[in-house]
Amino acid sequence: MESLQQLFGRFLALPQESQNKLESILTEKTLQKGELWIQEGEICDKIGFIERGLMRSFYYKDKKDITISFSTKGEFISSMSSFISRMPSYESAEALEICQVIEFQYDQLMPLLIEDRHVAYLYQRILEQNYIELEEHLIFSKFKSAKERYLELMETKPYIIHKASVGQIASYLDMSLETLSRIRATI
Amino acid sequence: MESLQQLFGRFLALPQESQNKLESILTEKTLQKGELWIQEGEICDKIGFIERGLMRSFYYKDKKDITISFSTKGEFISSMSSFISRMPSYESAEALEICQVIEFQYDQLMPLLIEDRHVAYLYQRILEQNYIELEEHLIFSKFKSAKERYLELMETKPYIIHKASVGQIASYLDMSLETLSRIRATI
DNA sequence: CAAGATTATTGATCAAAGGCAAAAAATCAG
DNA sequence: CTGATTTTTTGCCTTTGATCAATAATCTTG
Repeated sequence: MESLQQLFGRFLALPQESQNKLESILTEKTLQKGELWIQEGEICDKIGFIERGLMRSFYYKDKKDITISFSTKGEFISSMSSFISRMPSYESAEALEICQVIEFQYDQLMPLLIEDRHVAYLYQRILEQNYIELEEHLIFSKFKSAKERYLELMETKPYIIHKASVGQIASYLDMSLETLSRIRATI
Repeated sequence: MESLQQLFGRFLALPQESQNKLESILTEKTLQKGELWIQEGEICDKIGFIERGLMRSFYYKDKKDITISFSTKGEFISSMSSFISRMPSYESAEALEICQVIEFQYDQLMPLLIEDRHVAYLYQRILEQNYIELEEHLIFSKFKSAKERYLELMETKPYIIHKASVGQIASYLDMSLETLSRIRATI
């Protein structure tokens, strides 16, 4: 594992002592392709930091699964609303390929937030980051045509194409898989 | 003004000292109907707490204005992404009726976050709350039909009907104003 | 209160994307 | 390698809601 310093570098610089505290509570986990990391219906008690691999968050609508987001190396992943509210998660998360994830447990992280204001600030930054990404996605999905949404995804996250199915990508882009297939045919 | 204790009661109980600090930096403002409170293009340097009245956040797409959210008594309002990122806001906010708003300025609030962990926690809670609401709206708007979206709004925020125009509500519900008008005719 | 302006409703038509079904291609297992 | 399964593509038809246009209702203001 790289140092936490490197890992979180893009978020903020943590004092050594805070890093040590975080390191004392983290656990590393390897996920196999297809492995479920967050299970719908359970209270999500962890935040993950992806060191390697691509993950997908999704939920079930009728019997189809709908992709909420893709998360990759260098990003945090959780069912934030469940983690925050302590209610059962309506979303699941799975590994789309072999993944390496650093986990922080709610019960261990929360005391640290109270004890160490640098860690609290890190958490604040994660929340802020998540908020902004969610807002961008909302606007993105609301005000672009099907084709524009696909093109933008190609632009920003091209690596997803090879690892997720047409159906998984289509539901993320809020269109049917047939529509996505047709769009791809025109490009 | 009621005490901050009462105001923030639904969020959390603050120690008296933290309340005093917050009270020392807040300012109260009365907004006239139609008055702009956040201006698109400017960096949003404040968070408001609505004591009275109904407000609307929106932005411009082509030349039409699109409602992002309605906020009412007991809720916080800001252009969170601008407040967080210190980038110009793409959204504006206006009063739909006479409003009473408590304002907290960025430059005064941020030092307090560092100085006082209870205030930092309040801010964390506001972020969390905003996040969850945004997520709910995303799912809400993504997976319901036009009619279902309208019915749900009626259910959860019926007071909006009398204070916002059909066009303002329609853009919030992501449909044309004609469609909303037709839906209303069938109920 | 009346004329003008704004906002809401209704009608007619159109386009984007969805649903279903079948064919084609890719992937997997033995 | 080959048959079976899954995934993707394509064709056809339908549906939802958008757009354009005209009329009706409501609000403003002199």
